[in-house]
Parts: sequence; C-alpha cells; structure tokens
Amino acid sequence: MFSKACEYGIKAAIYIAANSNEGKRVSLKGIAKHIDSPEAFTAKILQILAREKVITSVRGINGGFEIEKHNLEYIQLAHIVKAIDGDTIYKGCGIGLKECNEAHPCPIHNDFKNVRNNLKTLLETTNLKSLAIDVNSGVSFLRI
Amino acid sequence: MFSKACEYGIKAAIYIAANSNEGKRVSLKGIAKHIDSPEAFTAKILQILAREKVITSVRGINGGFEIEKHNLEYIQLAHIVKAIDGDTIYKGCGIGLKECNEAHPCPIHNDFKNVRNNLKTLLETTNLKSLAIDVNSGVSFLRI
DNA sequence: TATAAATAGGATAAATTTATCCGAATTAAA
DNA sequence: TTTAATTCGGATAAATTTATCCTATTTATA
Repeated sequence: MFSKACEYGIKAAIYIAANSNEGKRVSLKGIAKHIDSPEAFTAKILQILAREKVITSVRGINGGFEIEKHNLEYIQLAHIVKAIDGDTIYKGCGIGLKECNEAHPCPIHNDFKNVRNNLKTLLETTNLKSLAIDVNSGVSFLRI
Repeated sequence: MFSKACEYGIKAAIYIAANSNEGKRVSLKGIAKHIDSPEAFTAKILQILAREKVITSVRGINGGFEIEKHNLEYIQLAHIVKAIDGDTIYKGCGIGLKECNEAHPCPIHNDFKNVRNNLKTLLETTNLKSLAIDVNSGVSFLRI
C-alpha cells in the first residue's frame, strides 16, 4: 500500500505529534527507537517532512523534531503521504493507466472508485492530534 | 497500491479472459502489445499466473495463453493479486506493524479497516468474466 | 523428419528503493 | 570560546523490483 519510507514517515509523525502534544521535543535517535526504524533512513524522511513543513526541526544541543501544538489538528495523514509517496495511491488508476476516467475507464475503474475515495477521505480527515491522543493514552501502538 | 508486476498481471489476465471469452487463444506478443507492457517481463508474470493455475499456457506453434471459458466467472482479482503481490495489501497493517489487531492496534487500525475490507471485498468478488465482457463491449479499456 | 513458432526459465542488467556512513553546520551550555 | 549534542546533506552501498537477453523445450505443420 504505502512505501516503507511512507510507513516510517507516518509512524514518526505520529510519535512526534504524541510528544509535541505533551510539550516534548524528540530526537532522531528517540524517534527511530520508538518506531523501530533504521536511524539514518529515518533522518532522510524527517528531512522531507521538515522541508514540507509537516514537522519542525531544531538543530544543535537539545534540538530535535516537534510540531507546534496548535497545528496538530490541522495536519492530516494526506499531507504526510503526499510528501513522501505522492498522491497517485489515492488519486491514480488502480492498474496504472495514465488516462483513466469516467469517459475512458479501466476495467476496474468503477469498483476501485470506492476504495480510492474511502482511502482519500480517511487520509484527508484523519489528523495528527487524534492519532497522538490515542498513542498517549495507550489505546494504540507504534511498534511490534 | 499494486506493484508494476501486479498491474501487468491484472491487465494481462483480463486481456486473456476477454479473448478466451470469445474462444481465442492469445500469444505473449499480442498480450504485451495490447496491454502496453514489456514483453519479457510480462512473460515472467504469465509464468507465475500459469504456475498458480490462474491461466493456462500452451507451448509450440499456435500456442499462447488462455483460460477455460467456464472458469472465467470463478477467477477473482484476488487470485491474481495474491499470486503476484501476496495478500498483505488487503490483509496487513497499514503502517507495517507485524502484530496489529483489535487488541493491539496501530493508530490507524480502525480507520483503515474500512479501506482494507473494501479492497478485500472488491478483489474477492470481482471475477474475470465481468471484466472481460466490459472490455469486449468497448465499455472499458486496458491501455493508455 | 525438418522447420518454424511458441512458451519456459536461467543469467544478467538497469532502475528504484531502502539503508548506511561521514563530514559539515548549528546551537546550547559548560 | 570550546565542547558536545544535534540535524543536514552528499556519497555510497545493499536490496529489491523491473526489464532484457539468450538458450532450451515444446509442438503443429509442411
């Protein structure tokens, strides 16, 4: 479904969100440890998310990653996925046709419309705040 | 969503189905041309589908690929996807957790359940016959 | 039986994704 | 102002996916 990079990106963003929600900034090392991802590779992904303004990075001692608390509820999963994997997963054709639409549909176009819209809606309406709250309260988990 | 190999596999299977539905056997060359895919790579994928009994291959002159007409309605997209990409796309966790379930859910587990089930149902209930008919009648397309 | 048209499958190459390494830049604090 | 903790970013390596090439095998037919 998503690339590995995107999976790490989603998990990292949620972990950062969970901590930012409690006023804590987290380091690359801590992120990689808590989401069980390779550190250097995760660093690249965090750079992308920082460039795309999904997260904020702070260099130097006591630096790390954070998200402004009042932004948490406005950052949707779609922002993260789009930054890393692009939007073809929830906008493109299921079997990769360049021009696939109502007028010129691929064989699974209509059936897939539901799945794709379902996914699109999910990604566009799920914000980091709600995900962070569940992680903080122990309702959901980021590893294993 | 699906790998390139899987996209080719789905398109090839539908093309073979569309022809088998009209009593015609098709060659690798013809398949690759009509679904706009690299010939040698497509050959590998057809081998997988043949090994998995999704399609039948016939060697030698006038050989090619076909599907027994009376089987067309019993072959679901899920068979093809599972043979090529496996079933994690419609069974696994959205962010790659090994153990993700009701008791120990990832943060997007519940939201994703719908998408995944939606996809699973689609793949498990869409058969090659209906897809073939649409292609044959010019309602849907396999390339461009 | 020889030939030509097909698929099968092993070897290899190209491209992309995933992962690692290391020096540069930044910054708080001793 | 030096040091140490930290992210940034370029270079490279490893792994996987995608793609190609070539020979072997099969088979209908001349």
